[in-house]
Amino acid sequence: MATGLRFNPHKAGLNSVNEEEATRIILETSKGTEFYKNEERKEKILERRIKEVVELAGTLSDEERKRLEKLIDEQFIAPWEKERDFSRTIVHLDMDAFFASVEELDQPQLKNIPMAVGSTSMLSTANYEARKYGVRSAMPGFIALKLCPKLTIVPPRFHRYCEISNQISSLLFEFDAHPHMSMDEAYLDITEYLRNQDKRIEEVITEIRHKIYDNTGLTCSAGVGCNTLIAKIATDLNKPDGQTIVQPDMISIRKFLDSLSVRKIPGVGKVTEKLLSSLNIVSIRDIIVYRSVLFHCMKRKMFEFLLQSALGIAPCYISDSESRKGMSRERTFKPTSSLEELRSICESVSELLASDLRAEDLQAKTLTVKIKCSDFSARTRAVTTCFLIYRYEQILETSWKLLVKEMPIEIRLLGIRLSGLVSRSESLSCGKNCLEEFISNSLKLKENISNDIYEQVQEFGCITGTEYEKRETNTNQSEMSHTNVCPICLHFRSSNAALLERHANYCIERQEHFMEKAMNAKVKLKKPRR
DNA sequence: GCGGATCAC
DNA sequence: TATGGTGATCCGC
Repeated sequence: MATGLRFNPHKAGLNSVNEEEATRIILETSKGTEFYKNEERKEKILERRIKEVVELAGTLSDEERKRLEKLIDEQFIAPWEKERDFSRTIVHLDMDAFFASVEELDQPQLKNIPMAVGSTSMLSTANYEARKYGVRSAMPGFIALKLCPKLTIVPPRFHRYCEISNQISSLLFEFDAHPHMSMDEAYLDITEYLRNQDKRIEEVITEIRHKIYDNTGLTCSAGVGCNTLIAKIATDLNKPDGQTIVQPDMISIRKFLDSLSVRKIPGVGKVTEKLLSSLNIVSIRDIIVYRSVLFHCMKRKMFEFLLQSALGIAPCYISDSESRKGMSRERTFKPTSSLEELRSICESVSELLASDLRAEDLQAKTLTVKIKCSDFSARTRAVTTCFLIYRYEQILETSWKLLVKEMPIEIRLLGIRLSGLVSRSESLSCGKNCLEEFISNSLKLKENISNDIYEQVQEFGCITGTEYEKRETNTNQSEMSHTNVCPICLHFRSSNAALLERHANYCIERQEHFMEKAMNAKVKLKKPRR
């Protein structure tokens, strides 16, 4: 059966659910739907992946296993252990069923009855009463109603949740001047606080949780460990309204982690869990026992991530407020293939995004369109421009161009993502510039390029070739000193004239939309120069 | 850089 | 009747 359709018991409060029964009801409700068929397609792909991995595991001889174990112990584990830091005290706080608890607070009649926040399409949180029936977050409301016909579904009020979230974070500064906080969870480094106050950890955690309760009426759970990974896993162990402290030494950490399911590791979801179980790796201890198999079968990044997690090795800090990498907006709607309807949706999504972008004073290099078809299959299509995108019209026309290329299909979701973000103040110095400036630069190149290409520059704006294509042609670095630059995008370089021409044509072919703007810009720019 | 996938909340 | 939205990362190409 497809992994995504089976009842998933890994959340707090779901232990006592009759799994067989819940799975039966979920399956019965989903059977035959497009969603279900898509889950089955995904399952098939996953099964192929699993088969490959299992076959690969079969090629590992006992001798090789021994050799790998030695290598892993010496070259990975030993240096990690040497670097590891037991000195910090990290607290992870997690509000219990946050949205649902806030609703109970504001509407006490919802207490003690099964209730969830969301809609008949999708739930974001369920209270513990509802969880007894197998109702959980990320479950469609209409399925939840089959599991629990008495379920009350209330619509979310994000504004209210933010308000309370802010209230909570203001209580935390006392313990850590720089807490890392999301809507319903927080990481605190209380090392300094403990030192200054001369209090026991347990005392402090209790104090924090009481403080939150006294100020908001909401309960939370807490985990304490010497890094964020251990603290987070610990929180989960005593939910709701509980706390777990893991002592900062190797033995306590191993004792704590060993018997837990790999699924407790944040970053291991249902797919990775299934992949690992096909290698007989179910508990966190198994990761260490079968480390040679993992090394042999998994990608290096994944291997290191899993083994470090199993050893309880992770950063002490969540890297502080690193600037965002991208921003996106997406909408789901009644499936349609009508260009007029899609155009109108594209406009409203673009508008939202343009306004988000403006609010943070950012510009973007890459635009990605995401489409989900009525059969739930998804695609993304992206372009990277060599000038910066920031205006509504640019977002709309670029995404529309990408969308129309995919037609005709019936679509149920349209998303637009902007990435490669540059703040407007930085954009002056980063070598990228807005469309008008870009055209101006292109025109300045006149003396250096052939007439043919110059005409093209006059006519077109551009979209760069792919990084992949660049790498393909950049193998001989020593030739770089005598390269010519692509007159269209100003980024691609090559000393091979044929390649350069091919690339330039590629650039030109992909920029139709900007032609008009480029020509307008040309007129504006040329006049003052005379 | 692009596209598909996975994951968390 | 009906299965979300946002942000991030990894892998193969």
